[in-house]
Amino acid sequence: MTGIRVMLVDDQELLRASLRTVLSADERIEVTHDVANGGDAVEVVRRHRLDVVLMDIRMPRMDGVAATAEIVRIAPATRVLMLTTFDDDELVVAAIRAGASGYLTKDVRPAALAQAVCDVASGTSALAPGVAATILDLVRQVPVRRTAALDGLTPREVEIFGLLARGRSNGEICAELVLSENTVKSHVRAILQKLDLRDRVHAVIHAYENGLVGRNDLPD
Amino acid sequence: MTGIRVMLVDDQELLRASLRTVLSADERIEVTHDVANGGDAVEVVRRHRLDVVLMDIRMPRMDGVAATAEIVRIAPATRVLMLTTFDDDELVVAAIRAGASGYLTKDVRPAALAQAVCDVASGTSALAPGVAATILDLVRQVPVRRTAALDGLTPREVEIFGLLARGRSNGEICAELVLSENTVKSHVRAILQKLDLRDRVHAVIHAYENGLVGRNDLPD
DNA sequence: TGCCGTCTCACCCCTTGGTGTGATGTCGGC
DNA sequence: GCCGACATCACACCAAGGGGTGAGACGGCA
Repeated sequence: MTGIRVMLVDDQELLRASLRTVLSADERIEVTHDVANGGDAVEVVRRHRLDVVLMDIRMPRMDGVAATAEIVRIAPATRVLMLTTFDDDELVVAAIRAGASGYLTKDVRPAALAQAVCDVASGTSALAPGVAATILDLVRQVPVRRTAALDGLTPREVEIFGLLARGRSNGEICAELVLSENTVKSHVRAILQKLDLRDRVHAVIHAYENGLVGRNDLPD
Repeated sequence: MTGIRVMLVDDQELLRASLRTVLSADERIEVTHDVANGGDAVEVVRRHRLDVVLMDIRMPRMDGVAATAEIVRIAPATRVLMLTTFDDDELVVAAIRAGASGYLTKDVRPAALAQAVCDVASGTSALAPGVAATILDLVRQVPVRRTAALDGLTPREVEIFGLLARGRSNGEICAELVLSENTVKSHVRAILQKLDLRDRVHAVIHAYENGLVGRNDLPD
């Protein structure tokens, strides 16, 4: 049986050569292609089945992020592993979003690199320690659902708050819940008072800031 | 000089013993304590300086997540490395949020474990490949700042949209930008028309849904 | 030169929203 | 049975917001 089919993408020919040497030393891996830029990489992916693409992020003629996005689009089974000199926060995030399965820096030890290639080929991910820290910081920023943000509201008020937060007008709320508009106004007033909010506008902000409505809880 | 001071926290005594053996084999590491539950771990952290806490996530008497949160609170310099049998999505995220610097599963190879302890001690992070995949999925869900969401707005309108999105009333905007209220209304009207929004309420929602204002871009 | 986009402002109009006050009915607990 | 919490609704008032129209000033560009 053949090993994991790998393509190297980097504009430095010397680095490609040394990567080829390092990876070929691992019997699980077979380096089948190497190219100098993202555009060529996409072409190769279009024509050949590959398991892993090892890609530099900065390159002439289509950078690594754009190439990654294109590759995962046309060949979802092919994993992309970014390999760069720095762990620039923005590039990490951009690469991950583009669909990269891992992100290593070039100071990685050969054995760890080969292991990472095998890891991503088997569907998991690989992150260099420094990069992992960046990613974890990002995760920590993800909102926490603070239920305390609705403290003191009655069940009915919570319900109406939900509609309020999605941009419903009093009229719409009264139609949806089959209530008189006066009733809705009473509830809204109670909500604003209890949460110490000025407006329904501030109610919406309150909801988003406290993670009470997620993004993609789209109003319509 | 002494090595990295490590505490083991796990309710299985046998596992603690084997971890101690494995880690002590690495000359950079010195296992100074081991305890069976989160509560005891917190006590130890309160009394002794530690570099790394290797913690199981499921335990009697204070689980790993709660213990982690407490430890990073009272000793921010101490790194917590979670070590569990499964890479349950929710637990991973909870642990990371609580402040864990890494997350390994118990199928890790001894050498990799020792390396991970050194990594987190030096301030970076360590993620098992399977866990990394979970985390990356999460990152991919994080909103993208779609500047297209403000397409067609003039610079002035973009500026006013920013205030609108933070819950400012027309009166406040006109005071902040030194404009007449009529002018502000004109701009707001143009904004709502161009973006096809009904309300200033929907403008706020639009802003959050498109990542144009982040959480913690608090209105006041 | 004239045109166009942008920013500025002024009216006017009507709808919606926020506030105050008060009333009714229901339910559960003491 | 009484009380308090909750949900329901009414009426009135005023402020704020959204919409229409028009218009002057400025700057860039053909």
